[in-house]
Amino acid sequence: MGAASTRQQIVEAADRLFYEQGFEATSFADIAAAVRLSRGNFYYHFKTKDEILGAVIALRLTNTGRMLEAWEAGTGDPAQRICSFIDILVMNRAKIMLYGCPVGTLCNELAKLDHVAKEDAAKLFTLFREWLARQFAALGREADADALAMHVLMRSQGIATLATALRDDAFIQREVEDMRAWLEAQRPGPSRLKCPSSPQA
Amino acid sequence: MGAASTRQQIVEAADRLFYEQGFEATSFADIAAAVRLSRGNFYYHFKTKDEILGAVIALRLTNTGRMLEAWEAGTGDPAQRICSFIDILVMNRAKIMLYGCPVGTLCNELAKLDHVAKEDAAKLFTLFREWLARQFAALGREADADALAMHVLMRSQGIATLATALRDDAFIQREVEDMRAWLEAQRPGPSRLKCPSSPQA
DNA sequence: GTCTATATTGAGATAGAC
DNA sequence: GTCTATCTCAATATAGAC
Repeated sequence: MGAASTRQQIVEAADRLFYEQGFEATSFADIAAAVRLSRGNFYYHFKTKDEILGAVIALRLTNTGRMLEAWEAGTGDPAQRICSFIDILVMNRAKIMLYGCPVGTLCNELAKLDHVAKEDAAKLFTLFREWLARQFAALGREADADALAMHVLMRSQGIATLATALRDDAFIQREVEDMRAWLEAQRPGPSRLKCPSSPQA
Repeated sequence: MGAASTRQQIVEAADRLFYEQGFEATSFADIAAAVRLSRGNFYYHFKTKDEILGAVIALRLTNTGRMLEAWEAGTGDPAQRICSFIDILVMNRAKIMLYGCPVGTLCNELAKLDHVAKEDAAKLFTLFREWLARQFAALGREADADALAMHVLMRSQGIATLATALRDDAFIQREVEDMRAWLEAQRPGPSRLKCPSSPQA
């Protein structure tokens, strides 16, 4: 595909800047400069900052949905699919140590601003939550699939926040290992002993 | 003690507003109005916003230190002390669902702003980290005390972030219960089996 | 130590030419 | 669809009276 439309370029630039600088700290001028557009022309495409935010959240929902589909196409094993989710902590650790989790930090910021779009941003979590719950259900944990999904999300968010604050690469690796071990222990079965999630020293 | 000094009132109001609205979104006028002070007079006490932020972080470090001392005075059992930490998630859950964790959200915001004070804010985590590690060491887990401390912090941050985004009271209760069970399983001893941290449905 | 008045900057947002 | 020029408003920050 050739050059993206101006509108799409704006949304992608805003997506990146909202992640790296935060929503409030990013000005129209910042986004306009990023796509080499005059501020005046900018308003032709988006009337308000909230409109851009809505487009950014919609873009993230679309991209996330595609990513989840790709993970599902990648393997038939639900545990492997959940591992794909866990792996993004390691793959994106450089950016996470700088800017945190794109979903968690946006939701936190919008919550403090009491922004109208805070519920929409939370849908990103819901998307992951329901996908993870489906994988746990497929793993044979229908009864507590949602709680397990939330547990995985909880750990990911905690790892991201602490990694950002303390810039500790080894901490991410250790906790991801621990989460993978925990995940293996979640496979149900009579002969299997559920085992500890205590982190390794 | 009688009326607090104007300076102290300012710092306490800023502490609250930075938590509820965020650092960037809180203006001098907001803080001045909260302590019923004119903006002009405000500058007599603090020259820049960063100066207030520094005072707020210092206040939080002092208050946190006092809280940790109180928990240590409250019980001699290290596991009980760690439980005091875990309990704040339940006690403060109403505020957490609105504004998140004061430490985690501040660190996240300052990281995105690439603010000079971001390292100072992270010292709040270090304070908890070292205190928790001392408790785990006293519990007989000298070898992995720091990793266990980080694990507790990680879970707390994850719970806070998800609780804010999804406003789920039951989720907090469930994960806190799970963390307490995990903590009990961390007590070392030959006859004790370390047990699962899988959340209850 | 507190006030009013004001300077200055940068943001969101609009009008109208090309 | 893109530009320059401009408006409005809120925020940081200062000056100087009381």
